[in-house]
Amino acid sequence: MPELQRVTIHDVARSAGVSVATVSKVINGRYGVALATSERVQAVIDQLGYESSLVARSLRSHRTNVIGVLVAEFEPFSTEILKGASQAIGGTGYELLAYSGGGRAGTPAGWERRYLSRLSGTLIDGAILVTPTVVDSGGAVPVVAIDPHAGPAGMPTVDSDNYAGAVTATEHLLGLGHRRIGFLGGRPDLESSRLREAGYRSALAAAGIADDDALVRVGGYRRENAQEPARELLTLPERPTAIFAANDLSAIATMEVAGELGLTVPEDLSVIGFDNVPESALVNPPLTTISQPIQRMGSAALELLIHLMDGGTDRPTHLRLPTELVERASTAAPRRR
Amino acid sequence: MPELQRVTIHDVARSAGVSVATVSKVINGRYGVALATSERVQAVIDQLGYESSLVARSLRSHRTNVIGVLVAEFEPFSTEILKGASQAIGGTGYELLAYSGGGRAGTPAGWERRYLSRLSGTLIDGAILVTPTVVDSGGAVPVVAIDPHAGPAGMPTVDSDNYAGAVTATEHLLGLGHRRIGFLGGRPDLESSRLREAGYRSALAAAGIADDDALVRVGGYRRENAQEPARELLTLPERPTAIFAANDLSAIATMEVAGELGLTVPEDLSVIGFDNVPESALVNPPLTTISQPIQRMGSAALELLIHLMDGGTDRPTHLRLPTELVERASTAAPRRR
DNA sequence: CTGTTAGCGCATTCAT
DNA sequence: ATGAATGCGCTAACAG
Repeated sequence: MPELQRVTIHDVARSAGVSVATVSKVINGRYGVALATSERVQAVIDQLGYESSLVARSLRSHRTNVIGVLVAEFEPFSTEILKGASQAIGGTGYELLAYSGGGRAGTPAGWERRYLSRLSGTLIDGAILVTPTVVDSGGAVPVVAIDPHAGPAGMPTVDSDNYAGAVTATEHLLGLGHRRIGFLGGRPDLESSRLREAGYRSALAAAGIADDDALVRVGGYRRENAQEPARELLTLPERPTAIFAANDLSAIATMEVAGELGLTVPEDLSVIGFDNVPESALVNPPLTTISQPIQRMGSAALELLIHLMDGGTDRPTHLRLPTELVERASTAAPRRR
Repeated sequence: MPELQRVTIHDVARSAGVSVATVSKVINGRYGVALATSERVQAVIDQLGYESSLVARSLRSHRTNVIGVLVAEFEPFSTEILKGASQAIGGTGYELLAYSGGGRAGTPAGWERRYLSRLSGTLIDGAILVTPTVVDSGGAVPVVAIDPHAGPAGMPTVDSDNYAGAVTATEHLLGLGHRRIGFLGGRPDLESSRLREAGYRSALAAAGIADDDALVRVGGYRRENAQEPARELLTLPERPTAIFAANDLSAIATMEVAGELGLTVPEDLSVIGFDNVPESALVNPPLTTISQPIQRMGSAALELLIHLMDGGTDRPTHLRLPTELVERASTAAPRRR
């Protein structure tokens, strides 16, 4: 079928009877064009519905006023970031471009480096990397990382206070009267996971409760991986009365396992999660959790990035946003025995 | 500061002691390169961390394996679409690029046409337009529209059954015993908004309730725009006992205004929304709403688009997905007076 | 097998 | 005030 061709600057030039250069000047509002000519060209542009190609323009001028948000996948966390960035971009004169490969397959690791190489220097003037595993920016354009897996190392970073959040979660359980509190950790190779465990241990220590490694398991942040360790914790001879899961998905898995074992939440077992993803409000009972201000992390990252792109150097390049306890219905005082 | 320059194909060529064309051949796996040369070039590529520029490549070859999702803004609806598209793109060999301008300013209308012009023909091989107001694709690349504001006219479309959903919502309120039911509409120029209002009116008529324009306001689908008209409805001499808001964001705005006015939901006022975005489950009380299968609309659009890009012509180009009532806690029987 | 040549659509000197 | 020439990074002919 005869696909209509895109109208290019050449078509406009020919149609207006001027040169390509003149059209370019009109578009970019440069000096050196007679008013009459300018108006005629503008009329043709409107009539043809011409719009300059981002690609060609950027290849030439190396500036696009476009900011890239690079993600591994569009899932709840990254789309919340997008919402936050989208709110913050109003009035800045920039536009947003979010890029993601096709799911996880074929993206071994280091997707962020690939995407950055493919887009930077030409298509985008700066980038926000969402939960990157690699921290080497490559240096082509300014980059801000959100919640990098290895912690803030070198590049400007926005994350939330994992340590304080974990302390809060543990203190919440302590405040309810729990003394035997289990911890279902994330992946030991991730900074966020390490910090959450550290917060848990330190809150226990502050309450004068001895460390007990029997109550600590690795859940890996994923539902399937968390179920077995959750079962181990809940079948311990001296079962914990509460469990702090390192993220909401493992907390949900824990509640599922509890159900299978005939335990009622929160009467027999209190469960608290971390992240406050939308799903956490939908489970039964609704999950008490620690909320990360994900949208605000997105807008903060965007503002920091623009500051950096403008050559600013006078701001802290590491923003740590506070976490917050969200009390729902999965925690309660332990049953007296 | 000395920003490191992007590594270009020239750097690779020079470093490997071959011509630019040879490097290009190696990258694209074309015939006509000696194994030894190929390996040497590949080694240099790895060492330098070179990745070809999407922009330059697309300008030249007019094919990128990238699908564009063009949205006015990253808000709950469009990001759900993104999630759906993201799921469906796995294994297709395409990558996803979502594009949005900077908020509403300077984007009078027709943003979709502008974005399409800027990106198509070069950067993206096909596009999904999310709630576009203009239905003229321009013809440069295959396009699928999701929930177009003017209804399915000409271009391939995916939407949901707005009319039936609105009838369901209104009947739900009627079934609870409400008789004075307000409607907080979207933008009158949008087809979805008109259909939702039509469904509302027709359900009222079927119940033998006379039309009352005093109970109908325009909320514009956005939180800020909806607050004032919501306030008007709730301060009416004879206040409605229930409000059907044309989308979840306006429903949430309505609940906020109700709170300011000292009204309790659902005791003093029932509120029902439309869309079932994740946020609707997180507000207090959780919002009763009409669910559109938004993620499925995203994946359906992606599949239809790829079919079209492959030259397929044997599928219906208009998909209408069903809506469904999701009962949560923002609706109840009216209080007796 | 490999290098040379010629654009893709556009913005920018530099002439005229 | 306008146009011709040049190059951005890359791929596709073709020539050697």
